[in-house]
Amino acid sequence: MLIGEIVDKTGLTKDTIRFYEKHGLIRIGRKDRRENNYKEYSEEVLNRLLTIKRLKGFGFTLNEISDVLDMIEIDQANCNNMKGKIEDKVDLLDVKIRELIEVRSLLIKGASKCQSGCTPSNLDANCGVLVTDEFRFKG
Amino acid sequence: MLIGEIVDKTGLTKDTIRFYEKHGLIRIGRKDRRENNYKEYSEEVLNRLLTIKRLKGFGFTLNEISDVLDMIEIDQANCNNMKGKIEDKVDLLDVKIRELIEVRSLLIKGASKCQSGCTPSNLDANCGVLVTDEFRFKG
DNA sequence: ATAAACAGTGGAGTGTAGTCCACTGTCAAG
DNA sequence: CTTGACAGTGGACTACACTCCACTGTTTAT
Repeated sequence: MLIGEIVDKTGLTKDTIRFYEKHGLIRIGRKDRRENNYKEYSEEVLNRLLTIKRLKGFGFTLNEISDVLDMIEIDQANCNNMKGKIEDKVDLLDVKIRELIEVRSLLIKGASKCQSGCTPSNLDANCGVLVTDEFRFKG
Repeated sequence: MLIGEIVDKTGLTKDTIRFYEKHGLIRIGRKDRRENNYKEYSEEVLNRLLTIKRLKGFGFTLNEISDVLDMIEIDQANCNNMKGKIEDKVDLLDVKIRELIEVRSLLIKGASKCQSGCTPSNLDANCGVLVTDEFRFKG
């Protein structure tokens, strides 16, 4: 396949695909070329790209994805290993979600104190978000 | 106050404070200097920095914070305006939180399919996260 | 007198993930 | 034969928010 077909099949842009190649997430050997120097993308590379896209959707960074791809390559991407990685990611998500919910409730609390018509001079009393420590998140 | 005192009172680093100055979030006039050329930080600048820190904790970007600080400066940071900004931020948080929860449940679903002992050759059947579209997030 | 701690400056580098540009080469259609 | 679509390359640029470095000047303590 040429890159255009890969673009169609993955939904990634050609620049992104080349960016991934530049950073080693996919490799096209110097012999995987047509006579005209066009790169020949294999089914395997296509699958790697689809995997990259999928894991990105789960919030994995490219570095983490790179690890997973390496694991696949050395045949270590078995379910135990993958399960561990996934569970770690879930734990991180849990923390993140909890934090966001906390921030959200602090913001709501602050906004609910905002009375119509308050002015900068009495923000303290009426709209504490800007000025009091009551709404401080993570000291 | 000198910058060291500001560092102590805000918990920000001196580099961060100077970064904020470079980007116009705080301003120290050319006359706000001691004879030795050291900058004299006013109470007002300290408060701006505390406000910056507080809003950053709420997930506001420096650009958004800059807007708020401008509003304060022209006396427009009244409760109606602030309430709007806060509610916008809450809406964004809601979207973000929903997305993370969706990703989380997809990951859990994928991990629960991972059976102990599965190998790369049968990941498809047993640990779909890497290889099937069932767990795809945002097309 | 000298060293440490603190203040200042400008500019470069970091990480993340692309995105864009200029320029060149190749292929297919009219 | 030329035009357009497609392919390739290297390098610059973006956004965000710092963080670090080298170098210089000042103050304080011993």
